[in-house]
Amino acid sequence: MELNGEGLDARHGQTVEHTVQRLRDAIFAGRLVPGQRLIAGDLTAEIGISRGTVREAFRRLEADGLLEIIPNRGAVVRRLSREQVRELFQIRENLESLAARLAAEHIGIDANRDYFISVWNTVRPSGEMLKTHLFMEHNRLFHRSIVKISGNTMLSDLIETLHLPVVMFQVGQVMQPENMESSHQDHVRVAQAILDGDPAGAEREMRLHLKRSGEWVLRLPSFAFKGDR
Amino acid sequence: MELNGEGLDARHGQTVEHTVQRLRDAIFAGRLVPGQRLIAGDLTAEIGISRGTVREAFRRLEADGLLEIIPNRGAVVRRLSREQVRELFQIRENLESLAARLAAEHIGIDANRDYFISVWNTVRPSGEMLKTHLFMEHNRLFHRSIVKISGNTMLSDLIETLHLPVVMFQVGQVMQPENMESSHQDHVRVAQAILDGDPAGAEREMRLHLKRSGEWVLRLPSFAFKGDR
DNA sequence: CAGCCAGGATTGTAGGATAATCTTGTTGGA
DNA sequence: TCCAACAAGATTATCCTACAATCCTGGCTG
Repeated sequence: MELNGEGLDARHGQTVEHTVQRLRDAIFAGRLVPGQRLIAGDLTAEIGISRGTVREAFRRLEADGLLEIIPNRGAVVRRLSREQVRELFQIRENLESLAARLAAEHIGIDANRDYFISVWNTVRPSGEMLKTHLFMEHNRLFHRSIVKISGNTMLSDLIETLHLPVVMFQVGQVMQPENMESSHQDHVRVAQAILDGDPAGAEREMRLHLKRSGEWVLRLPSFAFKGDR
Repeated sequence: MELNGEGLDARHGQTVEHTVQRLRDAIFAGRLVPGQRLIAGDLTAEIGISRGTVREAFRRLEADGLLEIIPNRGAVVRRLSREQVRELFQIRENLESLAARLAAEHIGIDANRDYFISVWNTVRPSGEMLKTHLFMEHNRLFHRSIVKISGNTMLSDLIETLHLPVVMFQVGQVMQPENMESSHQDHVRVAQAILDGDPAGAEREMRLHLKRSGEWVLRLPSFAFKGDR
């Protein structure tokens, strides 16, 4: 056979998965930017897989909302319109505040508590100002940890695959220090409520946090969104 | 070329979509039951499409949650465990009550109102007892119409692809007349609140309806679920 | 300069070939 | 009889080639 990039020969039955992961990473890392077109033919040469496999990977990523497949025109990295972002935050507001409530209910379990505290120690606001990139990473870690300990694995999957990463990257490009600061303060309140085992409080604070975030994102200049000029 | 089942030659670029729809219908119609294995080779012969296309369709359906793809073992129609059903209803409770609230907010728009009323006239409880199959169909129509007029297309897509149809079919198999009756009464209250333009009421009634439905489903005998005996 | 058309680029689909893996049935020994 | 090892068949996963359909671009014509 032949070795692909990482030096490990993806075993039989893992090639598509491998390719999906590779493309996903490339998108999150910004090597593939929203709106960019993906040429199937190029990838076959570049990664060393066949076109059929590439097509399957595209379908997977389309379902995850990371790509958009346009008939006879192939795949492009998804870009959200202002309206879609508004809708997205409205959904997040509900799903993640539910997750926060469940997390507060389950924080009594030692494993959950330990896990949450360890994550919180990593991402808690420190005195120093953070680079945008690192903030985004911490933000993702924090939100994900809450969803994890909610104990609802379907909810977890749902939020995970909710194209959140795409839009977050999209807006991360134009994030300002004061937004990070404000977001941090919201996080403190959410974390506190969860650690206190206060479901209603956790739900409320998470909802407020996302409402504020959403409003801020929608105030961004137009260039950040698809469609409007 | 060659004609496929419906007698219309699916145009270039539509074959996968067509196949997805066909399999989806087969699942909802019960011709493919949860747990059943799908053999790629059979489908190529049966529908007259190539294996690559079948595989793409499988991936799509997996992402929609209707199929489960197990490496080297192919695709099986998804079957949910009791725990997964519980999680699912918890999520629905939040998403659909949001949809109901938004629907009540937007019922002032004539097009929405006309559409909702026409759906309601179709599915409204009548004196006669309904067949299970027809009830399930009406139930789906009703819930879908609310999501539609919520105006949040992402929410609409999300709920649509939330494997709801699978579980509903799964539980539909063992539905009793008294459950349909009770569900109908819930629907009346939800519809009334929406038509009154009462967002808070619509949200509350929808949440109650789904809470009741979820509790009822979870009281079903074990055979209805995957895993537990 | 607008409309049209040819050719290249790219996608969509079909179908064959091969290796990996799973399934099942058989056989030989304890 | 029971069980483990092996063999044969079935099925999947992947790669490959081929060709039709469609999109795109750039030049030609009027």
